[in-house]
Amino acid sequence: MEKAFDPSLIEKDLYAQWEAQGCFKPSGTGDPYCIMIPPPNVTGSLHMGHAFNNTIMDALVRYHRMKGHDTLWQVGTDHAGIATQMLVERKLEGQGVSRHDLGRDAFIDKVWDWKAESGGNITGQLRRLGSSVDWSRERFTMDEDLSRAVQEVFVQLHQEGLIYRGKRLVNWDPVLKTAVSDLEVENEEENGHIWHLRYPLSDGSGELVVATTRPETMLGDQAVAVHPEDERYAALVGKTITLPLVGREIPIIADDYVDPEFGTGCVKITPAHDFNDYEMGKRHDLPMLNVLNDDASINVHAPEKYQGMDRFEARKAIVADFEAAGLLVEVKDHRLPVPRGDRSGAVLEPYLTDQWYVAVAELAKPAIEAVENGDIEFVPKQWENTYFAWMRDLQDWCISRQLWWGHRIPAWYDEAGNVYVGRSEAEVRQQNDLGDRVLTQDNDVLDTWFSSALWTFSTLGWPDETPELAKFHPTDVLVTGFDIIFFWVARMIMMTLKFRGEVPFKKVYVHGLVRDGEGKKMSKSKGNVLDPIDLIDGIDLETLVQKRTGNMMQPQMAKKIEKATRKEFPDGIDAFGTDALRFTFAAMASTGRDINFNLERVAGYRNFCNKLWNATRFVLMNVEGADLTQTEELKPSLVDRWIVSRLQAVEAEVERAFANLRLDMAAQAIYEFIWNEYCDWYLELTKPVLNGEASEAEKAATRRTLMAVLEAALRLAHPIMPFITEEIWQTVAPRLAQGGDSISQAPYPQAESGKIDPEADAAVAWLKSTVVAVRTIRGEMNIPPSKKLTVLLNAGDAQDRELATTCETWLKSLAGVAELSWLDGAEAPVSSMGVVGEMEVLVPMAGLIDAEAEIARLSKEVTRLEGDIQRTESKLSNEKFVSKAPAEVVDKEKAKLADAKATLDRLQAQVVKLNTL
RNA sequence: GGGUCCGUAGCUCAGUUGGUUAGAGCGCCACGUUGACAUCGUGGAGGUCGGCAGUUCGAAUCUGCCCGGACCCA
Repeated sequence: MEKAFDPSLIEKDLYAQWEAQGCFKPSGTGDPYCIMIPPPNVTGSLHMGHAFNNTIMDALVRYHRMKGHDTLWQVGTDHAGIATQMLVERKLEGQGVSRHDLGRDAFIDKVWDWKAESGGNITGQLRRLGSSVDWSRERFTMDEDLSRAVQEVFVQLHQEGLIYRGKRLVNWDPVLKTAVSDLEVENEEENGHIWHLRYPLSDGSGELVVATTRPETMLGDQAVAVHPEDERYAALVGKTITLPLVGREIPIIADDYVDPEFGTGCVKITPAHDFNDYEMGKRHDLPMLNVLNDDASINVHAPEKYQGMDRFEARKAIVADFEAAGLLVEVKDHRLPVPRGDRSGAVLEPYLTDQWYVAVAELAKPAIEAVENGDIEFVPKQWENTYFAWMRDLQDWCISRQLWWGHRIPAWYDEAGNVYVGRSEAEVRQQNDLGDRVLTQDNDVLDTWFSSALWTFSTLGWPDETPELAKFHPTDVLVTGFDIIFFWVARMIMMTLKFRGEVPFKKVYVHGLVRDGEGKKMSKSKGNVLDPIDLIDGIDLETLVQKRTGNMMQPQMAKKIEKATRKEFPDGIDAFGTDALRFTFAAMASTGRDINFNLERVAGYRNFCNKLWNATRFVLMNVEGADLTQTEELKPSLVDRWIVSRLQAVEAEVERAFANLRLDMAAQAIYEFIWNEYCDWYLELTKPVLNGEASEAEKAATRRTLMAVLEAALRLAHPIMPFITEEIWQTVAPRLAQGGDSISQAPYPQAESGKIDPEADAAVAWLKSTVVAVRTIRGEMNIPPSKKLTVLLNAGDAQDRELATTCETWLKSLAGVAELSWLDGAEAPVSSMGVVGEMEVLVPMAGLIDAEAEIARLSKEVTRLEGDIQRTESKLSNEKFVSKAPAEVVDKEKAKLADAKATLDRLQAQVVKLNTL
């Protein structure tokens, strides 16, 4: 084995082996266990969120597979309508071609080409993470099978009246020229203005002043509204004003919606360009006049002067014209929420169009109940509140998109504009008896989330009743970030309950977002993005700077980002390997909070991998040539029994952690066991046995225990760090005659209560305390490790005597002790002292220790003990504590007090003695 | 405006039904290269658990208010 662990030498080969051996396919035996991957964008690339998300899923999947479950991790990718279309359009733009130049079919071909070219990127990166997905079952949301499911769902919902077509206001993205759903709108407060405009009464008797943040919409105004009880305007209701610049005569109406306190109490009403105004327009039967084109330029319904102007250009022109006409009262700075598209970043417009909607009220009801009655459980639980709040206030879901890339809506129109919905044009013709009437299919495609809402069952073969569907659905747990609870999780629950009559998953594990070290969201524009692959393979500074500053939307940020990057990573990023990265994510995956990712932590777990690697080298070196398969004639020592006992404890702890989806606790337990118990203590304790005068039976037992515990620890750690554990296991397991091609197929370690050994636990606890007592003196007195000590034991009971005899070799070896003996009533030489229970551990000072320093050291300890004693005494003298606290707690306090007092006495006596020198 | 979460050592975070000497990693200080590992070992320093009240024999943990920060919805 190499002296240091080098992940780059093993990872790729091992993954290829696993895949070739079919390790990730369901075994066909045991209870089913299934996780559905949240399908990443097919043309996307892996970011830290994916890496976190997949680490959690893979750990769970590998754990359950090793536990003997029939485990399926279903993999696949999403066609990501808008995102993918935008990307391909931008690429074409670079060649000077627009999608309209190509036409629909040719453009879609281009997208498929791009998918073929780049679609392997994300799946390759999933492999780099070690994700044990079943690649033989890989699906894509636009596959024929999945498209069939989409169509089926659409048609059935339409038949039941739960999908309908309607003309109403939608959020319109004028850059992408498509409708988007409410969820795709991001409202952010921005600096703007509010304009007060004068609207003259038609009869010339006066004017009203209205306030608006979007003056250009006045071109579509259909009324001015006031509050019905607003006395200032009561007399005007029913009169009309003449709309400036336009000349249209529009009524003054009264409506409760108007807030008389806000502005002047008069509101201009533009039903076709504002959601509130739209509702009011319907109440008052106002005309809906659309004054915008689909790119948000002014259309032909406005006065000619403004036609063709962009909306913001028109805004300026209109304000100028109001001012020129003396109709502008004032302009004020104003903070206002601005709706932007989450993909394009463009300011959205409420826009009157025909769209397809899902009526969600009826679907939401059972979806709420499923969570209320516990069929679906969110972890952590508080997300259920978020879910309920959203589900109880759902608006119908706009599912049509004016894009080309996606599932085309299965609806056809005849020349009279009648709509027919069906699985195909032929079916539509036949069912509606249309003969050879000319039909054209709806041009729109479905929202991407429509197909991903079906993911848990469409990937398993629905609408066919496949064996996989019967076996693996409902799935066990959905692992996801909270950012897509509404987009995806809620919709999956609704659709699955509707079409399967069962929940899509029993649990939803909601994890946090991966942020940068300072807690800021990672984004290209901030230049703080880390690429998980760079953490695995490493990256030099120049390449990293290039990556972060190249191809920026705002090139002016590049300098700043470059500077920050050079400062943060002066030497680039080390190659930490996949296992270290995964261990970091696992260790930080505590109860759903965001994680601030810091590299020091990854480096720490890289070191942990190296520790495990080197411990293995030590073990293998010590068992070279030995037969480890015979288990008779072995004489396990106390410490052999102890480490086996500890192994049971950690196995139980890890099991508990996995059951509660607490990967951080599992990781922590594994880390502590391997490093702090197995390496720091056990390996050190085997040295005097293997290199000393122990019998062959004792040595053989120790060799076997070294290997057996290592082998079990590898299996224990495998779900979190699959590569290094596999690599080592393939060497270790055969030596123990434990077969199998892969650790991923080996059984998960299971605690056996019979192997818990209280006697060994107590003995080693004593040994450790005694060793530490000597080491503390050595450390604090700056005695170099090379200086072997004489140690005297004093006081103590029969058990201390027995343990001192049993543990002598270990004690001497670990504490660097040359001579160990009992004082047996003799006058103690001047010594530095430690106390273990009733026993004094004395290191004679002659030439080694400065009395002053020792007095200071002991005095500090005395002060601490006195504080402890005082606190405990006051507790115990409190009658209420003694009478009300459980006896167990009281006894514990009493024991603590006695112990502290005894120790204090010894230390004080020692201080007195040293002072008399 | 409604809601959620967070505030524990210099930094990043654990702390499961209230009872621990409040922990870990990194960083810091000292000593150290005895053949697993300097990607290391040993020892040490460092916290009135954001603040104030309250419940309780007992509060980092439960309740209320306040301060500070993040996010979601409107």
